[in-house]
Amino acid sequence: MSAIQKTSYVDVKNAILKRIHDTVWAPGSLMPGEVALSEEFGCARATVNRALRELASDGVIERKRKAGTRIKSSPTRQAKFVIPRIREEIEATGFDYRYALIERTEETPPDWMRARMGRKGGDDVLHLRCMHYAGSRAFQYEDRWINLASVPKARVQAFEDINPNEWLIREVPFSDAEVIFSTVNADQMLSEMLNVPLGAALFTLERITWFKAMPLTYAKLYFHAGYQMTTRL
Amino acid sequence: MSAIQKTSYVDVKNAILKRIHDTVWAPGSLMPGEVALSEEFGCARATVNRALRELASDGVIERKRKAGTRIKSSPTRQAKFVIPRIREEIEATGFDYRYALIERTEETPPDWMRARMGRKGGDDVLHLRCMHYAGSRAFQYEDRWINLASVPKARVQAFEDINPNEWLIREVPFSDAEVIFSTVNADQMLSEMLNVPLGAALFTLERITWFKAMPLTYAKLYFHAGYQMTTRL
DNA sequence: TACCTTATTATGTATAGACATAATATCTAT
DNA sequence: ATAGATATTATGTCTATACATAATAAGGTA
Repeated sequence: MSAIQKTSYVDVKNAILKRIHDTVWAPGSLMPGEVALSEEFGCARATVNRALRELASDGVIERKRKAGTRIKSSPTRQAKFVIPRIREEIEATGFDYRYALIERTEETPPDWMRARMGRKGGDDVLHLRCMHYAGSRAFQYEDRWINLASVPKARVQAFEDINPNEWLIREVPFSDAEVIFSTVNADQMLSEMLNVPLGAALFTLERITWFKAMPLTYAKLYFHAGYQMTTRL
Repeated sequence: MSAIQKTSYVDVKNAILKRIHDTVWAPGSLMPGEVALSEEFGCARATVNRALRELASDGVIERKRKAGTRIKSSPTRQAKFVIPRIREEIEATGFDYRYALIERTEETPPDWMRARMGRKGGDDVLHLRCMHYAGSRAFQYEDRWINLASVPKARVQAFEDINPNEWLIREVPFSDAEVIFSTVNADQMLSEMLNVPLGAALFTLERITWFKAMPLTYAKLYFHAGYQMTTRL
C-alpha cells in the first residue's frame, strides 16, 4: 500500500532536536558531520544540510566551515516580532486610522541624536512631531527626524496628508535598521498628547534606519498606555 | 583569471527585492513563476526556489502552490529579538549573576491565570517569586507559575539554588510559547524589590509555554528601570 | 621557535532531473 | 445550472554530483 517514505528534512530536524534535548549530543559539543548524518538517516547530504541550516537559523546549533557543527550551549531562543504599519494595526481592530502633523521644522541635529545615528549626522535634519489616532482615541505619538543630506526629497514634502513612515517606505530604500524597545514615564507633553495620567508607563519603540552606513531617519514612537506586543515561537 | 560567476541565490534575492521596491512588480500582484525566473536569471530552479523561500520567510512575498507567488501588499517587517537567558545576559556585562528565591507556594491558579493558560489549568500550580541580581543591583523580579499536572517533577524541586527558567529548560521540553512585551508602573512591592521609585515605568515580559496544548508554565518578568531590548533587521 | 606555505576537511552553494502535493481550472454527467 | 471527477500547474522537496570557500592542521624553512 504505502510506498517507502523518503526521509524529509523535517524528519531530520526533529530527530536532531530530540537528540539534543535527550543530551545524546551534549551542549557545546561537536555533532557528526553532514556526510555521516546523511548516511545514518539514509538520505542525501542536501537534505541534512537544509535541516541543519534551519536549525542554525533557529539558534539551536552553530556551524563553521571546517570546524563542524556544534550544539549551542545556550540555545538563544529568539522571538520574531512583526512590526506592523500603524495604519494596518489600527484598521485591523476595526477603528478608523487618523494621522495629524503637529510640527514640522528644519533643525541641526541635537548631540544625542548625532551620537545615535553615527558621525554622518552633521547636516540638517527635518524634525516632525505627529500623532496617530485609532478612531477618537490617541494611539501613538511619533517623534521623527529625517536626515536631509540622505533624503533631500523630504524637504519639499509637507507630511500633512501622509505619515512619515508610509512616505519613507514608498520613497526611500534602506539596507539596515535597528529597533529598540523600552519604556518611559509619561511627561507633561506625552500625558496631554496620549491622554494618559502624568507618569503613566508607556511602551516606546525607537528605530534607526540606514542605507549602506548612511543614516536616513530616526524615529521614537510612544504608544498609548496598555499597549503590548505579542508573538509566538 | 576570473571564471564566469554563477548567479547565486543571494543575487536573485537582491534582484527581486530591487524590483519590488521599484514597483516593477506591484504590491499584491503575481510575480513570474520559478521556471520563468530561473530562465531569466540563467540559473537552476532550485536557486530561484531558495531565494523565494527566504523572501517568503522574511515576509516580503507570499507563496501558494499552484496559485503562484505574489508580492505582499503590506510587507510585514519583522524583527528577531533574542530572548537571552538572564544569567548570560548579566554575565555578558561583566557582573556576577545572583539568584534568590523569595517565596514558594502551591496554590490553585487564580482565574486570570487560568484564562491565560487555557482550560487545562484546573490543577494545582507551583507559585514561585524570585529575584535576579547583577552584582549588587536588582535586575529582574520574576513571578512564575508552574503547572504541576504537566510538570510533576517541580513539586520536589526546591528552586533555592537554581532558577526556574534554567531548571525548566533542562528538564521539560516545550513545543510552543507565547511572548508578550508590555509595561507597568512599579507598585509598592516592585519598587522595593527593584529599588526604583514608586510608579517607575518598568519593562515586562510575559511568557506562556505549552507542550502540545498542555500548558506548562507562565512567567511574568519585571525588569529594572531603564532596561531595553535591541535588535537589528 | 616563529612564520609561512600547503594540504585537508566540513560546510556552503549550484545544477539537472525527478516526483509529490495542493490548489485551481476544466470537463462531464446528471 | 450544478456537483463531482479529472487534468493542469506552480510550488515543495529529494537526489546525486560538482565545485567553492573558510578554517584548521600539517609540514617545511629561516
